[in-house]
Amino acid sequence: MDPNPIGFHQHDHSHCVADAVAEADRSCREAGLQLTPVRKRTLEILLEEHRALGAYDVLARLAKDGFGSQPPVAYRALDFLTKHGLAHKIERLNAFIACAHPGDIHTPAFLICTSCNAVAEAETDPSHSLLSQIAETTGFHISKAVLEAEGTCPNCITDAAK
Amino acid sequence: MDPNPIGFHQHDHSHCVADAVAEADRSCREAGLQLTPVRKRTLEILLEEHRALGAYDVLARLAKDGFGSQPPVAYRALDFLTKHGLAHKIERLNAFIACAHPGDIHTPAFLICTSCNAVAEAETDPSHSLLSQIAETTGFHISKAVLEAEGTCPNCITDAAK
DNA sequence: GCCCGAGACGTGATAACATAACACAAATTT
DNA sequence: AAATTTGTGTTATGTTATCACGTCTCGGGC
Repeated sequence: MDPNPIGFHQHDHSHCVADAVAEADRSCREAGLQLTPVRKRTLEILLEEHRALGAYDVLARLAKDGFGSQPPVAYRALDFLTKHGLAHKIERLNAFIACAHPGDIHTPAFLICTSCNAVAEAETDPSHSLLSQIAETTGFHISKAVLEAEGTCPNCITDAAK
Repeated sequence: MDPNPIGFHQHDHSHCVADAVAEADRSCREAGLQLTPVRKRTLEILLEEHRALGAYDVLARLAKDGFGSQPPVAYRALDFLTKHGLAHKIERLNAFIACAHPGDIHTPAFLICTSCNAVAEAETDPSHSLLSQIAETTGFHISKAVLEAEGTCPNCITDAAK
C-alpha cells in the first residue's frame, strides 16, 4: 500500500501535522472552542496516519498515550472534530480521517481506493452538486451530505496494468 | 411521522408490493437468479414498510415468519437483494430499503429526513454527477458511489412553519 | 470567598451492527 | 454414484457505538 496516500500521490508530511494542528488551535481559539489535550492528540493521530482510522484504532493510540481507554473517549473526541470540520467520518468504512481542507466551506467528497485503501478528499462546489439540484426540485432542505465513491485510484490502475 | 413516506408524498401502496415482487420474480428468473422464499420475503418486508429498516428489524420479521432467527439469515438475503439492485443500503443509517427504481441503471441518491425519518430515493444521471467529474479529472475509476443527504423534507418544513 | 451550572473526561456496562466457521440439504455436473 | 455448487440454518464471535454515572475544572453571579 501507498505509505503516504494523500490524494494518491507521494507526499512528505513531516511538517504538515504540526502546521495543521497549529492552524486548528488558532481557529478553535478564535471560535471559542476548546481544543483540549485529548482532542488535539486525536487530531494529531489522524493527521499522522493520513488515512481513515476506525474509532477503536484511535482509541488504542489514545490509551497508549495515557488518555482514557474506553470507547466514549475516542468517540467524543472524534465527534468534536467532525462537528467542527477538522475531521470527517467515512460512512462506507465506519472510519475517520482528518480534513484535508480545514477552514474552507466545502461539502467533502471522498474517493476510496479498494485496492490500496487510500482515501482522497476532493473539493467540491456545493452549488453545482447533484444533491443540491435534487434538493431544489423536491423542496428538500439539506443539512449534511455524504458523497463517497469506491473504486481504483490512478496508482493502482497503473500498477494493475503492468 | 408520515405513514407512507415515498418520495415525501402520500401514497397508497396496497398493490405495489405485489407488483414489485412479481417484477423482481420475473427479472430474477430472466437473469438466472434464485429469488428463494427468504429472499422474496425479505424484499416484501422492505416493500411493505417502505422505509429504511435495520438488518435486525428485518431479521425479527423473518423469524416471526418461520425463517431462521440468526443474523446471517437476514444479512445474506439483504446482500443478495442489494447485489442485484433490488434493495439499497443506506450507509448513514446502517439500514436497508427496497429499490424504488428496480431495473433502471442508476446511481441511487438518497434524501433522509431527520425529522420524520422518511427516506426518498432520487434518480440520478450518472454521467452528470459530481463524482464522475471528479473521477475524470483525477483518473480515479469509480465502481460504486454513495450519495446521501440528510435534512428536512418538504412535509416537515411545512409542518414546522405552522 | 462560595455556590452553582456547564462542559469535559473517565469509567463500567450494554446496545447495535456484522461476519466467521461449520453442518446439512437439494440440485446439478461429471 | 461421487463431486460440486448453492442455499439455509446454527453457534460463536468480532466490530462499532452509546448509555449512565461520578468527578473535576472553570466561569459567572451572589
